[in-house]
Amino acid sequence: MLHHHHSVTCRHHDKHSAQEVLDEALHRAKDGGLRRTRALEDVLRILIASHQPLNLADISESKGLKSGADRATVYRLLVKLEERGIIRRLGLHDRSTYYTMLEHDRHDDYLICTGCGRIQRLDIQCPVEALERDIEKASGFKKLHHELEFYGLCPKCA
Amino acid sequence: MLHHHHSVTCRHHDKHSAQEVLDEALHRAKDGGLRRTRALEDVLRILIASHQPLNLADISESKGLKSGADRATVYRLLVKLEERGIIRRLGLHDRSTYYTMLEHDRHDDYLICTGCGRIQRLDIQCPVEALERDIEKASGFKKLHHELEFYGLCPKCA
DNA sequence: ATACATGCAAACATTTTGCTTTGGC
DNA sequence: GCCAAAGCAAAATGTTTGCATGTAT
Repeated sequence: MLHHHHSVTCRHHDKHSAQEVLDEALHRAKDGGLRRTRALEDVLRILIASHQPLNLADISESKGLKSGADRATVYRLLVKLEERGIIRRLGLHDRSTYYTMLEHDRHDDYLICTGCGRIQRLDIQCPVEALERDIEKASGFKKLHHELEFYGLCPKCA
Repeated sequence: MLHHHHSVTCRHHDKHSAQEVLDEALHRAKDGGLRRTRALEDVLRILIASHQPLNLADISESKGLKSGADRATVYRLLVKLEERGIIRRLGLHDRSTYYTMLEHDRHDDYLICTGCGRIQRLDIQCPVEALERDIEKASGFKKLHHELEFYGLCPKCA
């Protein structure tokens, strides 16, 4: 349950430094059989630095992509990273697919303006964790995770 | 909170008959300035009959589309129906956009298999309603609604 | 040395639009 | 009769793949 005197928007108080998160991700990528290339590091760094989900265009056109890697390269990296559970795919109402880092001790829900498309990470205690475990048991589905987004009109667009 | 002795899957016990839902939707469409065409009725009927979200291809190739309406026609109807709050768009992890009827007294959450793509409506009491109202107040966003999906591997695919 | 990663270009899937004709009100 | 809706076809958008070449291990 959310307390009204707390901000509902993201406070960006990461538990781990960007460097730690990167090292961990690179380690997991290596274990997953990926080679340590410039493009891989760039993509991870960009995702870690972003406080929003990013899509393929965002990443492949990012200033942070020092290697200047091709769209196809970035695409293939994203697929591999997702398969290995290092990043997560999100289906926001945009035509494109969004990605975020998947950090163990953090879960993100989003608040999205249907007018301007602004995506805001919510700093809330997610209320569906218990439910998720129940559904896992009751349905026989394995490795459950969830996606929760709130849509509405932001103050500017309303 | 879900009780373990209850099924977690949809029981299809609609509170209103399909005809009632259709009449209500047509009425709201009319109020929204839409003309009562064959294609409109077909699209609504198809959505009402479906116990799953449907995408543009599903609808425009459906047997139920007696009028044989064009893809573009169906597309434009879907846009108009969504603008008027009669149907809802969903961003499932598929490449396409899905739609469902938006019924006042029903809220749908989904369980989706990341292996075979099967979409299952969940018959649960959604735990985020209260949170939604809090976020609405705290964020200044208007007309909030949410989308909640659980992803995982179904028994067959696991 | 080998297998994986990359770049480029082309193929795909799906959505979206322009324009003319049709049809509901 | 007027304006919205439909039909057809083409454009736009974003993703995905094939293949020759480069590069990490």
